[in-house]
Amino acid sequence: MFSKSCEYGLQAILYIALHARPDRKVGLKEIADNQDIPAHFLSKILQILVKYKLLVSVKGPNGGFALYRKAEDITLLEVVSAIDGLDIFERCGIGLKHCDDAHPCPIHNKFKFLRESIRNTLMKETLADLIFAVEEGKTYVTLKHLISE
Amino acid sequence: MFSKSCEYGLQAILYIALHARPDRKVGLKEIADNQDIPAHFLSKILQILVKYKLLVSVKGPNGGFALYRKAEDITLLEVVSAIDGLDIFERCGIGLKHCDDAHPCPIHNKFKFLRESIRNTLMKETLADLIFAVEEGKTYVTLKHLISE
DNA sequence: ATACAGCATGTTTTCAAAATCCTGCGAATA
DNA sequence: TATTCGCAGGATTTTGAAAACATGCTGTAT
Repeated sequence: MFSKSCEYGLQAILYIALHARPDRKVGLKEIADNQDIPAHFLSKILQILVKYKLLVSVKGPNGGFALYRKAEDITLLEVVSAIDGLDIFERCGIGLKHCDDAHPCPIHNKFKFLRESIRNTLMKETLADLIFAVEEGKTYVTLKHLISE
Repeated sequence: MFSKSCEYGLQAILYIALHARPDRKVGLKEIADNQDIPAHFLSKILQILVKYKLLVSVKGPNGGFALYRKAEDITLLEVVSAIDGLDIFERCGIGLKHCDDAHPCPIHNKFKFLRESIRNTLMKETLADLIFAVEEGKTYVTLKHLISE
């Protein structure tokens, strides 16, 4: 569905949304360790999210990353489109170069509907919605629950 | 969504369903030329579809490929799962290794629904359904319409 | 039987995503 | 103001899908 970069980016921004506080940025290494993501690779992904103004970064001691906006105001679609672009929502299902509404491929309409469903889901989900369920213990973003078992 | 191999495989089996007759197999090169697919690469993909008994192949003069079963009895899901496997329908949306119903990631349930939607669509669509619309001129699998314009 | 058309199959090469390596730069603290 | 922490960002290596190459094998027709 998404590239590995995008998956890492989603994990990371969720981790940041969960653990950053106004007085506490979240360090790259902390995210990489907890989410089992190659640190240098994650660095580049977070740079993208900073450039797209989804994250802020602070250098120096006690530096790190935090959300640029409130968690309520960041949707998954913004994160995905920043990293993977909008191509996944436009690409023909069987890879035809000239497939569009005027010259649809055999699965064009069905896939258009499915892609729109995905897009709508990503657009509706904010980081705030998601971390709320994590804080309630209903969902998980880290592997910590595996250690305690 | 799908790998390039899978996209090529879908294009090819649709082409075969459209052009093969009981007395006429469809040659590899014909498919490759009309769909603009690298011939040697397509060869390997069609081998997979033969192995999975979705196609039959005949060697020698006037040889080529034809559907193993009637077009009514082949679904897109069979083609996709033969080439790409079922991983796309099972993989966690944010790439967590240990995401399941018991320990769901924040988007697990939403994505499960979306993946099931895709799976159901692919399961419901048979080759016969799709080539019918092509023969009616409502949809397209080749690039021929581009030449005549 | 022999030639040849056309699929089968193993190997190599290309290319982009993923991962790693290394150096630079800015902010905080002593 | 010197040091160090931690992000920025360029360059390189690795990996696997995609593509290209080369050869073998089988069935048909002459």
